[in-house]
Amino acid sequence: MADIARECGITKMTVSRVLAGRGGVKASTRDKILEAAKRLNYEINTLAQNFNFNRSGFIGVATPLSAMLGSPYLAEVFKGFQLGLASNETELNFALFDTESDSFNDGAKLARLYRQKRVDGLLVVAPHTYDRFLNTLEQLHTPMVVVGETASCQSLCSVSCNDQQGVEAMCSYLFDLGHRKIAFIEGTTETTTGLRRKNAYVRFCKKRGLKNPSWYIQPGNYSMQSGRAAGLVLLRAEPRPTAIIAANDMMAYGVIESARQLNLRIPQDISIGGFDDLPTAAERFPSLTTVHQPVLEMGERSMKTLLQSLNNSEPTTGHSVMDVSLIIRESTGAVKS
Amino acid sequence: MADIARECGITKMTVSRVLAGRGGVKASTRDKILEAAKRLNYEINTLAQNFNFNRSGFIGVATPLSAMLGSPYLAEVFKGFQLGLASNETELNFALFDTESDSFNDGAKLARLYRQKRVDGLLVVAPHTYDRFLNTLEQLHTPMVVVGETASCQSLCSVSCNDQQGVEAMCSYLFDLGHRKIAFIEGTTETTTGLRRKNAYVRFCKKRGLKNPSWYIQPGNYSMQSGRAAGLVLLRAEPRPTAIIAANDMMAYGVIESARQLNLRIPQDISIGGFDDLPTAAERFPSLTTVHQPVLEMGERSMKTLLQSLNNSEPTTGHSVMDVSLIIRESTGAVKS
DNA sequence: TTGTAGGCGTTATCAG
DNA sequence: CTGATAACGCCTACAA
Repeated sequence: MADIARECGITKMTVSRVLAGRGGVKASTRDKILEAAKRLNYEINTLAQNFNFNRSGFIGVATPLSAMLGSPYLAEVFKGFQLGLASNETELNFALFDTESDSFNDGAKLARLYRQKRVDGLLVVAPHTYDRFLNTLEQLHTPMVVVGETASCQSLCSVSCNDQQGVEAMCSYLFDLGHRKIAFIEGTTETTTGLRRKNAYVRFCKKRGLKNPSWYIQPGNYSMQSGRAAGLVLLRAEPRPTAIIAANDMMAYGVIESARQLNLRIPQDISIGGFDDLPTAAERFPSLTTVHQPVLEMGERSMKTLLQSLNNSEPTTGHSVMDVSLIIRESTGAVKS
Repeated sequence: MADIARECGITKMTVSRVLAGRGGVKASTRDKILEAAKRLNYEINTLAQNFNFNRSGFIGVATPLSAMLGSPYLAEVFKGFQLGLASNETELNFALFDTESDSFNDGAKLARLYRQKRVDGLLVVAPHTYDRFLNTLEQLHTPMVVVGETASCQSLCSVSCNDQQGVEAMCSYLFDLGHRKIAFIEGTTETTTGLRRKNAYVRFCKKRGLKNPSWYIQPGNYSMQSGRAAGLVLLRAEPRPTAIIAANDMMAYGVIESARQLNLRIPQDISIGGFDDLPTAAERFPSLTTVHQPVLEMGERSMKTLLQSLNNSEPTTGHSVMDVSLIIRESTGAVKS
């Protein structure tokens, strides 16, 4: 700026005014400055600018990277973030943090990112070992929205979906098709989401008096691979279930693989249900019956919630729980009589 | 810092020395300062610190987000980045930029991130429409490594794999199994990688005198969905190929889906080969014959190359082309006689 | 419409 | 071992 000012025979104050787009500068002066800026290849030093404004210009996205980065779920959430950001006037970029490394999966560690001014706010996607957040909440006062997990703690802000409603709908649907031997593959039980989906299944079985062997609940970790492994266990044992509900779509895809491996037909021999309704769920073969979760909208709402509290400098609060809906496709059918 | 200094009856200069871990401070003073810092909940203002050092503390990762974010390929590359970063002394974080939005898929736009001090260096992953980079190279002088594409331009720095060698190995292997009707599904032809893989296939066919109909080359965009669509076309037409090579694993997965949809057995009715060797390729059913690309190592090397030039403040240069190897699994077999 | 003075929080430099 | 001073590049506030 000083260079430009010298070139134009004015002070850098006027240059600043012009380059920041504030008015109150004579047109001829402005043109001269803009010309000189272009000629000198001037680029603003955002470091100095942000330092001055006491903001970093970054929104931090914290998530277990190795689990989420390859997942269509995160891709969709992120699209939502971008949508939510689009309406914002000041430029904000994304910073990425791995909750698996550096023991970042901890409220205090994350809050430090904010207090050290590395980020202006945080979006925490599907954190595992959710409890660690709760343990360190008192000290935080950090603009932060948790996406995909429902906070049980009032001081956190979260956007999630109605897990119970979704699993219940899936269970009822299968039950009405005549299924009684319904098995379930858990997601990571360290997550509230994983826990709630499983509990909804357990509750349904109890309510309808389904007495299934305990191994009808198989562990899983939301990965396709774990779904396939669980599917193999379930489909090889006796009495073989007639329907399998996976706690997310990726695991349901894995179950489909296992069924093929065992030469079972879908849905004639085994019905398979998922949860998420990933963009690919409709395009798979067979297309997947699943619970639609408005992931894009969740991402968008999360970002907007965060931005709103940043712009009004008020704390992030409130819990949004989005509705889900059962999407019936080809992977489920009536039980063989 | 001023607060701490006042509490301890010294100047902030000494506080700075202690908190930055530089020596030359009396032990008793140091302890007093550390105690006060903890008591006052002091956190360093990295904004001011980075401003002072004229660095942002961020490595920018630029990639077409909607295509890459859900892909296991990016997950693997990123793991490599983290590995490469681990050995670094100063803390660096990741900033994420979408080459699909804001017309960021352009050398000048990316360079601006650096010149505006938003990032200290850039890792560009699998850029599409690669040409746009080349067009604006002269002006850059930006620490930048292109990952997954081989730069044809000397002034760029890149880390990629030997596409030609990989496709040739796959073709030869299938040829030796007796396959003559070998089809190919292209990746995005806007990428040099997509182009080179296709060209290697074309060259092989010509060399071995394979006269295949022109529709044996099907378009694709590296997505599973496009692989499935291309697979359906190839497997429904006459003369049906006996082997299909997809330009990446995701498309090969899609071809597997299409084969199942048409009740074709793999590999008895159709052999399928991929490219990448994603972590999941071995765990699918059937497991996928593919070309192993050392994606993790490529990510790691890219990051290390970038860091090295940052630390020595010398420009990023050179082209690494990593070797690939054919991994034979269950999805391919001898042609039926 | 433009200029002057000062501050943001940190660190480098050099003097004591 | 510690302190005084200045600098980084931008912006606000007020003055001319």
